[in-house]
Amino acid sequence: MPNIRHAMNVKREDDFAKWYQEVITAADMAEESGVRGCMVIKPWGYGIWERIQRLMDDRIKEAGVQNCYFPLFIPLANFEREASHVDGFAKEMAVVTHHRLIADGEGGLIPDPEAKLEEPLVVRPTSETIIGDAMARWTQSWRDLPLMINQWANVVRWEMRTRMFLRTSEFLWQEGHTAHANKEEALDETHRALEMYRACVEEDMALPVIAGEKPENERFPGADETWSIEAMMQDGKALQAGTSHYLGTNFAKAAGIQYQDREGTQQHCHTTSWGTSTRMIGGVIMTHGDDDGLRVPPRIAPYQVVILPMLRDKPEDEATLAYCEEVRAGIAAQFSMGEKVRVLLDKTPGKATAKRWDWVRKGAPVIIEVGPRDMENGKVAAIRRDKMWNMETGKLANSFPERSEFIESIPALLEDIQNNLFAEARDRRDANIKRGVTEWSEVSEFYKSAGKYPGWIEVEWSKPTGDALAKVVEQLKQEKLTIRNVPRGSAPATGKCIFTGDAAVERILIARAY
RNA sequence: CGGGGAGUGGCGCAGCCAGGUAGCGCACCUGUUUUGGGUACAGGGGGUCGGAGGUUCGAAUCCUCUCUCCCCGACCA
Repeated sequence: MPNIRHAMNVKREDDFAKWYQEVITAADMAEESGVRGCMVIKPWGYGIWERIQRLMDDRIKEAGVQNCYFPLFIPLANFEREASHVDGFAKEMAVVTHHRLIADGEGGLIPDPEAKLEEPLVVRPTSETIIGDAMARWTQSWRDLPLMINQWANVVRWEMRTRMFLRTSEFLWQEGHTAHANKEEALDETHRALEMYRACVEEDMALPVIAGEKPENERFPGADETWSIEAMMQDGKALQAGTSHYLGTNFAKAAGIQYQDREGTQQHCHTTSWGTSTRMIGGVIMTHGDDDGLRVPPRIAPYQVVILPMLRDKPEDEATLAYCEEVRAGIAAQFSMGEKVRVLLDKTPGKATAKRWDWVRKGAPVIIEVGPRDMENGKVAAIRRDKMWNMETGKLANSFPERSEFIESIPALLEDIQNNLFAEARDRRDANIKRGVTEWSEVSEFYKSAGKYPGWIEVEWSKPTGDALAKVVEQLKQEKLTIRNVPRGSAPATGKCIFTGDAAVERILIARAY
């Protein structure tokens, strides 16, 4: 192995948590805000979010779901209506109790005791209850169903321990809420949303995921069924990248979401909700990042190609810039993966060599450098970020293609990078799921000996409930493990439950998780 | 929220124990140099040392309170 001088100081294998934070700083994605658990998302990080938003939003609308916007504040009483929902969220809510500040007489400000709210308002941790109110107003007849709405919003959950993008007090997300005439239709929608997430996360973000149902103990508060997509990070931990819930008639009963069926009888709706958040960006970092920083999959890269002119403060700069502009225009006219190619000619003052490393850390998929000699030869110097090192020499693996040929190759090149990132992640995940484990001792042994970053294990179980399930959860906890999900479409169970010894009924994935 | 660690110019850190009025590397600015690749040299700008209060002639250094971040745990759709 040649000795490569990487663009970052921390390596994944040395300290994954520190590496993760370093990527966020080095790629200029986000920074601390000074407000507990809240971050400032900077242009490069927000640009990635905007790309995700656009691609996800297109998929949401394709399914006939319409966007709305509901209030940030929810009356406290809304949360008292659905018992398990209360239990799930009560401990982590931000509450607004006053509407005015007054001087405290010592140069500071305090909430005015005179301006105390009759009923406190909760800053939404999720919007089931307030959207449920609207649904109750909007559904009268079976003709109003299904009612399918989505909103892009910020939500607040007062988490004890936060991490940039993965778990912040305030985060950005989309939440879809639907109401249906019966269980079957609501379940169909639950699965349709889950499948939409799988497709978006795998195809757009290049994150391979396993879709499946969450066990009883991991259900969303108030849900009858919770489904998730789970991604494996490079440290072998699992990240829940999206969830879709079948809420039964729980919220419908709490909010009075009813309709008259064809026979004229009042019926409760069956509702669903589903969400994905800025947390997915954390997943992109921990899946595609490397020791040189971030690698952004082309579909969600704000800029897919960055052109760096080699300027020298001399008269020939003008010609170099003109040549770069031609290359830029040529690339901008290309279409890749169904969209116009997003290209930036970075004219920021500074040395091209220094700027190159900035873009490497940000993870622009393709970086081009153009100097006078390239111009003379009608060429460009190109680096593809996903394969930027020559492993023989330890030097940058740049190529010097002819200009017009290169421009025409861009669409295929971006698609290849997209596919390569996905394939790399999928192969790594598949290589790190251990199957065929039938004894609990093997599980503990695996996590003791599998090194610093163990992966997942698939086991069969008897799907215990209640106290028996609690016992299983406790047993897993001893190894810091959790049940991720019951993979959709996996082979039927054939053996015994690894926990109870009873006949197994299904397969589950267990893993350490974020 | 419990245990541990930490907050000093944009980033990474030293100084703190043994108080005396702020320093290093990178980055940044200027100049020279170099010019197919993260050039080198010289000069320079920027910090009321997280915040508040206290002890003291004097506080980045000592004491109290508080905010924020990181790690472990508890918690977590």
